[in-house]
Amino acid sequence: MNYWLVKSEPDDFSLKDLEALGSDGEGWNGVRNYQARNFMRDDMALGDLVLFYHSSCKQVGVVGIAKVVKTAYPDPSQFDPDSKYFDSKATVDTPRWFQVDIAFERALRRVPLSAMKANAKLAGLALIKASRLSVMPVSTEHFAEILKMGEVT
DNA sequence: GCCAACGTTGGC
DNA sequence: GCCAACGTTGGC
Repeated sequence: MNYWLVKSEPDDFSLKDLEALGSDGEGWNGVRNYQARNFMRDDMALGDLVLFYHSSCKQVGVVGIAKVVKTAYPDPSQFDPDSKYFDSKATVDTPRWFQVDIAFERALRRVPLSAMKANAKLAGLALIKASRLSVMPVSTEHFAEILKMGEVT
């Protein structure tokens, strides 16, 4: 079992939006960063748990947990000329971008970015290392610690 | 809205 | 293959 973190702008797509989609979840499309793509394409497995992070908003932080319900397949938006994610260099035979499906698992009490930065146990977390990655791995220890911080007591 | 960080592109 | 210019992300 691997653990992950994905970022989403809640104005665009929030945890509540994911929850509303039920157990089929959502295709995590539009990722256009090679490192993030490689994580999804090569390493994400069925049942992996994913911290859901709200970025670019008033209250940034981890707000819940999602689960990988479908492993990597080509991101259809790369083939759609009307999509803002269209990539003219991608073809059906040689897709460039991949996505997985994730579904809502449960909400957490929000764990603010500031609290994660202040927690010495979370040193080295990719999120804190100012990475602009939108999909990143999280160690088992870091995942457990963030979960602990987000449990409603 | 500002701006720092940093990934990507393209000329050479 | 280097590196400057450019565009995007994302916290504040």
